Amino acid sequence: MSKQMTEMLKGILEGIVLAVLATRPAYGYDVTARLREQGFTDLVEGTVYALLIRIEQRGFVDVEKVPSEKGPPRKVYTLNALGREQLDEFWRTWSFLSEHIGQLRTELTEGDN
Amino acid sequence: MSKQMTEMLKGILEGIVLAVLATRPAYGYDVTARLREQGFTDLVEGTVYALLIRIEQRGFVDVEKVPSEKGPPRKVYTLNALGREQLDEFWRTWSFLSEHIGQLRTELTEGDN
DNA sequence: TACCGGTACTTGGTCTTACTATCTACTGGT
DNA sequence: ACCAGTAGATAGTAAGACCAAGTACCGGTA
Repeated sequence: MSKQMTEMLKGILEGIVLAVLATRPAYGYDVTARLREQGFTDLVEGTVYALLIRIEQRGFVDVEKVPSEKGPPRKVYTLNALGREQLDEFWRTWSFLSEHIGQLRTELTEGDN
Repeated sequence: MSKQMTEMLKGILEGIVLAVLATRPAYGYDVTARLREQGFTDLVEGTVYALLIRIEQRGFVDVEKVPSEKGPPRKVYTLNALGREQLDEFWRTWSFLSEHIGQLRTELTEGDN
């Protein structure tokens, strides 16, 4: 993972995971796998697990332990109402940034590119 | 500043400042003012100064002290070649994130909105 | 039985970054 | 002498992603 990407993911990864959970409930190993498919190939499992614990403690998800045929039981996370609110808030903040940064970029490329 | 925004700015603010400097050289007070006009109203000066010192130490900018009519001399920062490279890198990482997050959002809104 | 690889989750410590709060320093106006 | 505005610096805190290593469970193989 480039340092650039690592730093940029701070404060964004949480929203990404909430978005992933919004499509359907998932457990940690699954979330990591889906993100890696999505292009975040270097994402480390430890990061995802820590993040999931965090959003659980904040009450954004409901958790259910489901036995697995292979390995220890899975902790399946389901986005709840509070989590959906948080996801909305994430999209609002993201939209703001996205627009303003896009604007900056436009000014630049129109100015001297 | 919302906590959400604060966390999301980590790793992005540096790129934003580089982009601002790419439009034209500026000193800290000026950068802060321009960002506040741009919509980042709650951005604190201390953050910008610290960031400018950081990018100076990394060699992304050239610095020139210019006497001011009001107050102490200004430290005018000019983006140099290394800084422009870093800015390009920032845009690449930003584009990646922007695309993938946009994709996630589309999947969501098409699925259940 | 004993070992190994894949699945699944946990934890302790480090680094980076933005914030808060406070401080210095210089100028012009009252 | 004092104050507001300009301009910059800094110590300490909190948050988040990383790395590294570990635990636990299962099926297959020798």
